[in-house]
Amino acid sequence: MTQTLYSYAYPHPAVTTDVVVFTIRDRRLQLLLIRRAMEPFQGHWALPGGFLNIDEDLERCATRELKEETGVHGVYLEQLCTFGRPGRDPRERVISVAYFALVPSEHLTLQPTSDASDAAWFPQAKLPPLAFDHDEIIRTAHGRLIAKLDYSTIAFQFLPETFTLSELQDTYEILVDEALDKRNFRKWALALEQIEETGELRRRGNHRPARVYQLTHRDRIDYIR
Amino acid sequence: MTQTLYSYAYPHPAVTTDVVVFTIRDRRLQLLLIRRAMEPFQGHWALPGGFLNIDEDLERCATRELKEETGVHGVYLEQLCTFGRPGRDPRERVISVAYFALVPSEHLTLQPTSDASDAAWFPQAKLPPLAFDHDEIIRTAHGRLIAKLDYSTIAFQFLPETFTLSELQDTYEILVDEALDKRNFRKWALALEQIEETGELRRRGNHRPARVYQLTHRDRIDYIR
DNA sequence: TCAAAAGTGTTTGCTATACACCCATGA
DNA sequence: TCATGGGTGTATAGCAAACACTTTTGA
Repeated sequence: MTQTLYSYAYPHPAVTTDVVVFTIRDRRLQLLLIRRAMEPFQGHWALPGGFLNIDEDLERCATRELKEETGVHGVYLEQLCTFGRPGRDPRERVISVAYFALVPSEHLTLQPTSDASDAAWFPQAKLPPLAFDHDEIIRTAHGRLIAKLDYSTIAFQFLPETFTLSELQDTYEILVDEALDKRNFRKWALALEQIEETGELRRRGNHRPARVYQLTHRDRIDYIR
Repeated sequence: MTQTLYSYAYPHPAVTTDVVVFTIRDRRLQLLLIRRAMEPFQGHWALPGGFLNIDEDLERCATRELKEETGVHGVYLEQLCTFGRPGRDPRERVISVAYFALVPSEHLTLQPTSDASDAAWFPQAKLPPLAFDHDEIIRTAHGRLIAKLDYSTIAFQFLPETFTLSELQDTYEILVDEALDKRNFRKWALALEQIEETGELRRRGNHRPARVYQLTHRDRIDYIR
């Protein structure tokens, strides 16, 4: 078997992207991991991600790997940080550009493919042992998520197309892990001028139906305060 | 002439670090550029930076290149963002991990070495044409700096070891480009509990001398509000 | 009519802002 | 004594937090 070789005058590191995908399921912050099908760390859980194609944009690589390994697509992606400690990958020097993503808490069909033998959601508080330095990447991503709650509307990305104010409040209560005052929360949420009524009502149970809202700019994260 | 080649089964991009160094000089926000000694963009101004050694930590690379090309060392460094658009370097695929740094407004001796033919400060508002996508990197860095003014004590890094409250206020006024109320600024600055009196007084001119302050934790950037 | 979640205002405390004069020094 | 920047307090307005009851619905 012939093998093409790519040669350089100086040693080059490999470049990968990894994606920390957060969602809210079962009233908990959860994140998406894949079980590695190959060495190194075969059988360990890891972040979805993989090697950058030589003509591929970084964000495009993150999007592609996420879709290939888990079936997740069309989500909010933001560059997090780049991790490149020598020795973080036993094979060769690998620089990983990490992204983080928030996906709505709807049912997502996970489609593990050849690249990964399995894909599953794990509560952020109960993670299995992870491959590489992925625990560090996750800690960084979680810190960034929590920090951005205070000065942006990033958490709205956890919600599906339409939602009720109670669902929005639930999302925030789960993220900050404390109960919030209903009247104050509603005043705050409406004052942001980021959401608008659809005019519909949603019935879920034997009680008064709730007004349905949607984001005025679905793709925009606003800075607040 | 023999040339060692480093070969890989798949093409690898090159990885560089670039550093956006801000300071305040002549009552303006300025940044440090080097004139490129070699192609591509020979003679153009560019950010200090260069190729990652294969066993070198990313931040270490940024620190080293900054020192080699400009003589600047011992400064606050923070990872900014990674830029990797295909085609951003005409030679080969290059992924650049950008850092930004704030240096005190004291006199810094710039020591251009073999890597760069020249190093100089430019006002952030009046930059020359730049090599690669360095204008984009600088815009990102500037945006981050301005954003962090609101929720961190990052701007304190612009000040030398000791300083007066008027000097601190000058720094903020230059950065936000507006006059600030002296009494309110002092109340705010002291309430942060980040600075302490040294007990000294500083005379600069025919008027009352000012109290001298220093950071209580020189190396710490605090999040505020 | 009961259970369950939706919806709604006012009061209070705190933080941010506006604002003007005296102080210490060297020439 | 004058010019220059250093240093100080109070009053007000706007925002954030605390807090309880009525409404609507299906069973």
